[in-house]
Amino acid sequence: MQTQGQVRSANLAAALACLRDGGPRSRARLATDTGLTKATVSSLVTELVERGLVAEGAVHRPGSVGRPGTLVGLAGGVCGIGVEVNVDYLAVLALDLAGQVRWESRTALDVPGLRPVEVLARASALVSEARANQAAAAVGVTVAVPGGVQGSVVRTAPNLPGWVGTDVAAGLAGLGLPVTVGNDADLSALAEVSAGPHAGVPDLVYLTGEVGVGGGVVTGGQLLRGSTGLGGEVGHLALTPGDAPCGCGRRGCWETVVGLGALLRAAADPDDPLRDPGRDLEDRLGEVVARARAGDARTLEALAGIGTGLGVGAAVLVALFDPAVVVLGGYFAVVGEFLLDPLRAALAARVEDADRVALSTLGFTAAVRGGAHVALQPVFDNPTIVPLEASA
Amino acid sequence: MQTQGQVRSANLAAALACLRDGGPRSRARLATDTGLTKATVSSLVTELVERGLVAEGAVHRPGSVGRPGTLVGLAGGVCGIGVEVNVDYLAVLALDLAGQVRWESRTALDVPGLRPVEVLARASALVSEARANQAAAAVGVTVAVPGGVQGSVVRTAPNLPGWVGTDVAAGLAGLGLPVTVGNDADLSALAEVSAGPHAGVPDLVYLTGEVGVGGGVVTGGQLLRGSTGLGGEVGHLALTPGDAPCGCGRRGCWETVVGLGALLRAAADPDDPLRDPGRDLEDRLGEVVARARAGDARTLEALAGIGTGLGVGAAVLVALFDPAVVVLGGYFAVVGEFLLDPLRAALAARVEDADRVALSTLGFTAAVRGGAHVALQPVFDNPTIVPLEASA
DNA sequence: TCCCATTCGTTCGGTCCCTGCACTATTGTC
DNA sequence: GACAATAGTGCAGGGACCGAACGAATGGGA
Repeated sequence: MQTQGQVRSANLAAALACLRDGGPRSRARLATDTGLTKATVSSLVTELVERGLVAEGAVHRPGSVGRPGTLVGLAGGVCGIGVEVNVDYLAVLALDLAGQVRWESRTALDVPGLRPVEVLARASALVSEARANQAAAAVGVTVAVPGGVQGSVVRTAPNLPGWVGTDVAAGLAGLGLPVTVGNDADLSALAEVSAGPHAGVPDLVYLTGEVGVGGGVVTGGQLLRGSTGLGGEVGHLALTPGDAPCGCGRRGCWETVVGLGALLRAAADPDDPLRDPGRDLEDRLGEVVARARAGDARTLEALAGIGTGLGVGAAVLVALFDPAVVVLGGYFAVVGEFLLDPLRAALAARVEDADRVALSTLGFTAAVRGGAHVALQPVFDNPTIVPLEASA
Repeated sequence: MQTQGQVRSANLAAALACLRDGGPRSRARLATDTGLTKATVSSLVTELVERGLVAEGAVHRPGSVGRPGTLVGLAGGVCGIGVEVNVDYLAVLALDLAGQVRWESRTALDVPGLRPVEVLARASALVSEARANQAAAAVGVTVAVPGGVQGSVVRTAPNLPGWVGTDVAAGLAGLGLPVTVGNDADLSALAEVSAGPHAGVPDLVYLTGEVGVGGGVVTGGQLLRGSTGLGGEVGHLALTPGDAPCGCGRRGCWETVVGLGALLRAAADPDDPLRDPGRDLEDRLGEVVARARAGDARTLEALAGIGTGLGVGAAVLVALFDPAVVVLGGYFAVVGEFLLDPLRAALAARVEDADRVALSTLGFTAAVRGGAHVALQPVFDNPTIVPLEASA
């Protein structure tokens, strides 16, 4: 904060944040809510409308006497774009300022079979398609990758080993947009606190079950990053002195207990089609759910084992982070109905309040949604970065 | 941020923070460092001097041509006061804005044997003594208590059960100063990042060994609090399926493995004077160190066991929080020379970078120092809360 | 010895933005 | 139909910062 020019930005941001958090309202109401005067708010709203960030809505009938106000609310003039690069697909989602999904696509792609440069070129084309198919101007792109990231460079990627060292932002530089890169679980955690039933919760832990186990932690409204960007990485917690070897070279990591491999090994013999690595993952998960619903004892037992293992680890996370809720995503959410009871039982044996577990409702769009949200963040921080005729 | 009046506060705060973080310098240098103009900085410095927060120092000889500048730096016009209520003592420390300790006292007191009201009256008298014996005007008091706190009310206190429900701020209301209350380990963690070898480290975990084990976690420069203020409470982590019963009613909590009781049980038979609860704790710890230095096998083995247990738990903390350093305080620091090797060995088996462990150098003043630092924080956030003639 | 380049710190006019008040616009109630 | 109540907009005023110009203090060179 240095010049009074930044006062303007700060007040524009305050008004925008107020409209985001509390919904549309009249200028007069906005004035009392922000503590600014009506005159100032009038001027701020005029500028925000000129930048395409805010739009006038219907006339508000307050039911009482006096002149009715004109509602103003967030407009869809600009959007942020989230991209997810995962093992077998690319996903893109465009979210406008008002929180509406403007574009969504998901494309199967054998990512490990291609060079990163080729994958990023494909992703770039998908982003261009998203920009062309809806009116909002894109302000930024955030890419979710299944691994650790420093800056825009992938540092660790257990499931995409060929991507280590890849500068993802450089691969998308052709778009002419700011590109940021993040861990998929971290971005999913941000999606959970920005939309859905846990919107606005400042302390939340997100767990995603994939081949490994990913985690994203939000504390005090901020994503926990740690000194090297590896904070909240729960997959390789050494919780039990178990002997199962892990891909990381050590033994007893949490993901050897609750990862997808552990579930499939417990639920099916090696020659069972469930164990066929060539089959589509969602198909196999669907079959697990079908068997469990049919009451198959072995499947139910395997799921209960995963639930208990989740509870043991979640107990540590609850004790350390004290989140309001632990959200389960990825495959955990798909089979969640069979996990919650044993999970809560294991949790109740170890911590005070075992009731703070929920299943994600965002499904597989969590990471892209979180990415789009992150891409929009600079606009909320400083609305003046959007030019004046964005959607005049 | 709403009015341009707050611009002034923000810029005063920016200048003050700059001087705190980078040391004294000339006005011209401060202008380039803050990005403000010389004219503005001149005005800001004048006001800060009038508030007693900044003082002119020696003339700076830059060695090159040109008029030499006058150094300005943080002054000792105001101080924050930290108070620690613990099982067997009260401690008070006054820290001025420049980071100098202006007053320090520690008084033995049988806290469990008195009513909280009486203890707080005693603490209030000690604070008044501190205010009377040094010139800086006190701006606030922060009280460290060994337990969980919500607002200013003690919620959990394993070692001071009679304090649950006590409103600590109310007990010190007679001072006429803002009073905040915090957990002792949390405040110690803040002390570690505000002074000493780890000053400025944004991601740090502090562990303190007492009867129990306390923890304070700083991530992204912020204290981790969690949704109910219990974040970072490491003592009751369920790490091992051990059978040792814990005071919390469960089994296998970390503090049953590495707490002071575990050390003494492992190091001495029940009739050993070390196990005499009537003896002073520091005496007993001194004897442990003496025996270890003399090469006593049983003592060394017990300490190695504690070190290994610490490493097992620290591995979880390192994996989740990814701190730049884990600082050991309390009794861990006293016997630290015998803990570090087994601790690092256990850590190295579980995480990548096992070298981020250090012993606290602040000793038993960590909590009060952290408290005083917290008490000063509002001044750095908004220097205008200090009246204009603080030390005219 | 004297002058000048260089750097520090202050003074002064200008600009931007918020504030407070006055004023118009619009609606419901008596 | 008059009045009260609420919404939104113009206008003068003031506070804070910026840029430029100026005096102050020092070292170096002729």
